[in-house]
Formats: sequence, C-alpha cells, structure tokens
Amino acid sequence: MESAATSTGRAPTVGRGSRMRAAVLPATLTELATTGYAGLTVEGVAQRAGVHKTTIYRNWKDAPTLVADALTSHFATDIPIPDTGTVAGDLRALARALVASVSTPVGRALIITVLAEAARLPQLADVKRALFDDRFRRAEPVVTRAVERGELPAETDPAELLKTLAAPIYFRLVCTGEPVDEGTADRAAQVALAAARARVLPAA
Amino acid sequence: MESAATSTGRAPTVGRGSRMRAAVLPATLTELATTGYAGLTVEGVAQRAGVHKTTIYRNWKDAPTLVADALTSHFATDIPIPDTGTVAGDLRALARALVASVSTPVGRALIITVLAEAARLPQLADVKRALFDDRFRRAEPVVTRAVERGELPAETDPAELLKTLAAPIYFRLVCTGEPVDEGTADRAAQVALAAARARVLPAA
DNA sequence: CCGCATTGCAACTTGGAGTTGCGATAACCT
DNA sequence: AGGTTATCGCAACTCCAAGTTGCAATGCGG
Repeated sequence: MESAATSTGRAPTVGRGSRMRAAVLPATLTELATTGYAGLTVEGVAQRAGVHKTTIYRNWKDAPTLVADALTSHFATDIPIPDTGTVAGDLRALARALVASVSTPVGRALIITVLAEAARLPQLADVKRALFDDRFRRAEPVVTRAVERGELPAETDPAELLKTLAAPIYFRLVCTGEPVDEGTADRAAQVALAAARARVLPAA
Repeated sequence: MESAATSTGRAPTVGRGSRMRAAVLPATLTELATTGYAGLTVEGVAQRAGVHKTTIYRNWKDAPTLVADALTSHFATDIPIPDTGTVAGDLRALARALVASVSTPVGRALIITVLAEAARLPQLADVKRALFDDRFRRAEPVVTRAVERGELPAETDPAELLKTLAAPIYFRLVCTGEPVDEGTADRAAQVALAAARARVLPAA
C-alpha cells in the first residue's frame, strides 16, 4: 500500500506518473493565474490537463495540496543573487529581480495567491515560509560582503536590511495595490541603503 | 420593493433592524477571529447572533458582503493622529499605534483577513482600499508639519514616507509572520526618518 | 507479451450557499 | 389602544463543488 507519493513525496521522474504531473502542475498554475484560487476547480484543472478528476485525487491528498505542489514547482527557480561589486548595485539588482518576478501577470497572481491563502491553508503557509526563508538565506552574502568591504556598518543585521529592502515592494503589492515597477525597486534599494548607513538596522 | 438597505445602504439606527445588526455584526467578527474566513459559515454566524440564517440573507446580499460590513464597522475607529512636536515623535507614535492595532489576536486576525481575502472578494478589496486611503489621508499632516518646521526636506512626498513607515510592519505580518512589537514600530520610524533625511523619498 | 499498477469513468455522499413560501410577531402610526 | 405593515423564524428546497468508491480499460516494465 502507499505505493505512490502524495504531496510531500518526491515526484517520479520517469514513467506514466511523470507525464501526468507534467500536465497537471502547469494546468494548476494556469487555472490559478486566470480564475484565481477562489474560482479554481479540481474538475477545471483536470479538464485543462486532459486528465480525469479522480486521477488528481489519487495523486494529491486534496486541492490545497495540489496547489501547494504546483506553486512550489513554480518558485523552484528563484531570483538570482547578484555580485556587482557595490552594495548599491547589489541591492538595486536584488530589488529589480524581485520586482521582475512579480511584474508578469502570472508571477504576480501566483505570489499574491501564496500570501493570501497562506492565512488559511497550512500547505500554502509552508510554501510561503520556505520561499522567504530560502530567499533571505541565499541573499545574505550580499550584506556580509558589503560589510567586509567597509561599505556598511559592521553591526548591520543582514536579515533586517533585506526585509527593509523587500517590504515596500510587497506592501504595494498586498496593501495598496499600486503598480510595482523599476522605480519602486530603485527607491526601495535607496531606502534600505540609507537606513543601514544611518545605523538603524543593527543586529539584536 | 427594495424596502430595506442591503449592504451599502446606511444602517438604521433605531427599531428592530438595529438590534439585529448589533447582534449579527459582532458575531461575524467573532467568527472571523476564531474560525477564520475559511471556516466562517452563515449558519454559524446566525446561531452565534441568536438569529435565523434567512434573516441574514434578507439583510445582506451574501456572505462576503456581510463580512465586509462587519469589518468596516470594526475599522471605523481608526488610529489616532499624533502631534508630539517632532517628526521622530510623531512617526514613532504612528507606528506604535499601528502595531497596537494588530497586536491583539482579534485585530491581527481581522486585518489579515482583509488583506488575504481582498485578493478574491471585491467587497473586501473595497474595505482595504478605503482603510488605507483614509489612514494615509489623515496622517498626511504629520509630514507636512515636519516639512514646515524644517525637520524634513521640502521635496519629501508625504504618502511615500508613510508607506515606508507602514511597510515593514505589514511585511512582517503578511510575509514572514514574525511577531510585531514596539521594537518593530520604533525601527520602522527610524528607517522612514533616515530615508526622508537622505532625500530618497522625493515627490514625483 | 503478460501481469500489475495506474488511469478513465460514472455514480455516489456530503456540506455549505443561497432561495422561497408561509405563519408569527414586533414596531410604527393614528 | 388597535390596526397595518414590515420584519423575523422556520422548514423545505435547489445548486454546486469537494471528495469517494467500485469497476473496467489501458499502458508500462520485466
């Protein structure tokens, strides 16, 4: 029993199941981006994927698990970590990459789905946590390098600086709903840099 | 024909309907704060309010409209606008008041509900927009006074500064899920102030 | 090319949303 | 106070999507 891996199990890379996944997960993302999570239907995903509803329920515990799996596969390719030689350049590149990832209609819809539904779907809360944890962990060298170069105060808290960088972008995305563009990114970078230099982002 | 006001109509302040509203709206907020929007049931709200399900459907178009109405009534008492004499003091007071409003379990649950469900419920999107528009509009004098006193550069954009102030708080609330306390508020105030003084928050 | 796991399919249960008709009742007006 | 009218309680109903189950068909791996 329990022959197939549901949700958390690693995906098979060969055989019939892999083709099934290769059809269902993109179909799920497309449905998410078009109808939104509210309008998403397992039936609809199945039809778009050219697969039967039952097959989906046999491979994923339920709809939230399916959506979490699809989103995880989408966020697998994360934003690149820059190394331009200066903090200003690195922070600007980071912010611009973040903005770019939420500037396409699909990318924007998917991140908003994660943030919105994480409040009630534990599976998406896990996706969200993994997403931010991973990004902050990977981006940390940008700050430590800057400190080593003497561009930033030694007591600067990397995580705090990165949060200050990301916060305005997500704030516009989630709270005010304003358009997010490169100007937003560049301003966020300048604000974060000014804050760090003013020594208001010290490690605890 | 259309005798009663549904949803957007102003609430009657006397008669049977007012007692009904006075029972249903708080019951809705309680249900929201305990079971969350996902687990919220019109049936459940009706029972908690000691009212019949049909009555709710006769007074509100549907569940989202009911929730929007309840949330609007909750956010009616907004955060106070300080006037301490200095920008530093005003910004700190603003940030602390904002933090306080999301520090109670109920307040936190309700604002998260608004932000999360606004992505798919137009009624809550309206609540969200009204909430932020109103707050930024009311808080603007804090910045204009600071500019008049010469504490901030004349080209400082009030809205931009206030967004910079609020962003880190909402970012923690929505994205990282970290606890939000007075330290968060004070740091947000310092960051916003440093940014304004570094002249990176100019009006367009 | 054969056995077994996986898929397709249809029919089913469950549960909440929202609706309707009717009898009961409380509010308002004279 | 008394009659009119709007509102509420109640029960029964439709609708729709979630998730389940038994069985037949089919494609994959050895």
